[in-house]
Amino acid sequence: MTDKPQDESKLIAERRRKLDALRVDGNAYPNDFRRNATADELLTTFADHTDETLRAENVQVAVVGRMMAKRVMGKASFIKLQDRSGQIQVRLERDHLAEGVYAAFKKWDVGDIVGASGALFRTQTGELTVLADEVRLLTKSLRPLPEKFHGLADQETRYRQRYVDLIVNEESRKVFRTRSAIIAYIRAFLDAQDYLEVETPMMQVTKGGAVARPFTTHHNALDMSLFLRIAPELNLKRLVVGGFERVYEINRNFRNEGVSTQHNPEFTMLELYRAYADYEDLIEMLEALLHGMAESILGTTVVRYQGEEFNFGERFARMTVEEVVRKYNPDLDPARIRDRGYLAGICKKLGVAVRDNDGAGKLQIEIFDKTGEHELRQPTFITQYPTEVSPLSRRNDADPFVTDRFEFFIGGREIANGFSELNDPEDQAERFREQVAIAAAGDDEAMAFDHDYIRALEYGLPPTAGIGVGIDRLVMLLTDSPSIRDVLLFPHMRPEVFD
RNA sequence: GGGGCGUUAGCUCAGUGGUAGAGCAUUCGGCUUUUAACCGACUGGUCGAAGGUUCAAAUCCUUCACGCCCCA
Repeated sequence: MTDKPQDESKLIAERRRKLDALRVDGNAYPNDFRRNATADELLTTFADHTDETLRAENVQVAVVGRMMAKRVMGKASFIKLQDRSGQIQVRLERDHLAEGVYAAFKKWDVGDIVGASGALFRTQTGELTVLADEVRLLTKSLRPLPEKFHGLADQETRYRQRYVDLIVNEESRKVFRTRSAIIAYIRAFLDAQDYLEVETPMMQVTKGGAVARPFTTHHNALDMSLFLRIAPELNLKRLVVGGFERVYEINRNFRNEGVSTQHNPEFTMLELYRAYADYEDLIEMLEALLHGMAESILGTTVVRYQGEEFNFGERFARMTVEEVVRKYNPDLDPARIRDRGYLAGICKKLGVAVRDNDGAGKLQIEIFDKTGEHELRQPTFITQYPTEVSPLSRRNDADPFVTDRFEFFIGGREIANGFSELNDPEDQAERFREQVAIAAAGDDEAMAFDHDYIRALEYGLPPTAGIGVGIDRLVMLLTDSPSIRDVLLFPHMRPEVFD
């Protein structure tokens, strides 16, 4: 954007002239007007007061906000001021204001920030209104707002200029209030169970805790490369070693992958660890959390999302990975469901690439992702993930091919991932060595060997279970948002070109 | 990475080869109970960018940029 007024639209140039006039008259950006109530406080407090009682009570109020409507009828006007709580109407009468104020007001624009004080009354249609005996322009807005009826519809502008979206689109404000309420609900839920909220580094020397490509950055003074974390997992488990038996972190992870309606390069995860618990305890906990959250946030256990209805009022379904694979591949021979060569043949039929070092477990997951994941519409816990694809999970005691792990799906999307933690340092070291081998074979998503983490496990990680919950996807679900960008205040965008 | 759709006034959108339009906003005038206020007049555009076809391009073609959706 340019600073040269001659390049600006006439609308902006017009407002800039008005600002120049304000500067001549005095302080164009005053900060000495104070309100004594928000719009919603007034609407709530005086909801039952008639015009007669209001006039008898002579309730003096001072309100502020952005002028979202301006209706001038000769010597009197109505305006709507929008503050953080909502909108309140103000009536201005020329003869009820100081000399010249009304004439000045007529030059103000929709979008300007205004303060007004006076007594409350009710209009003929019953709307609570402030009859102004003082009104002041607090901040001049130089840019016109989008058209009042349709609002701002252009997706690109809504994401790039979120401030405009928030000014004019109440639905957008609501999404972000709901987001905040969801996170507050989670904190209250966990705090009540004596979990400790912690913060662990975003910048890490060793990448680990998940299978994903990292962003790299560089520390100049130390002249070293650092990874932006793909997960906080290993640090949180170090804290459990340290004796914080219940910890959680709600924070950003960074993954250097594609951008889509469900992926943003940085996204928010709840990650939680609980000692002396197993993955089934966390399934129960997540279920209770989500049931209560839907009731608290939505006021119902029926979650409507993009034309589907998800039932949050009953026990969620459970299936194993192999059950899903069999259900959605009815021709698959169950006796050979762990036969690497057999599964490779099925993958080829499905058009899934098979790598030489992919084992049966990895191929099961490929088939699961391709044929089953999208079908998991109603909330479902999927358990018993192959050990091969679960390098941090505890092996199942009865069946070491799988781990005590689950993922949770709603609407065909992964919402959460949890497991009983692998706390055997020798098994963990072996899993890290396998990851290193996979990385050496060319998989840039594989984990590195984290020597300090092994050392921490050698001090003793108590039997522990952990879970990660994708907050953005949860918010999408509870706000009926089709794209992750709708629930991120500033979603990642390619740079805008300013010329 | 592939495919589809889109980009026209500040905003929301029309305009499929022949003089760039509407509503809202802006500006001016009127109006002391409006609710997308209303009435009247006016103003506002390198039609995303570059190139090409054509007597003539917002419109057809090519490339690029950005966005949205689907697929990998």
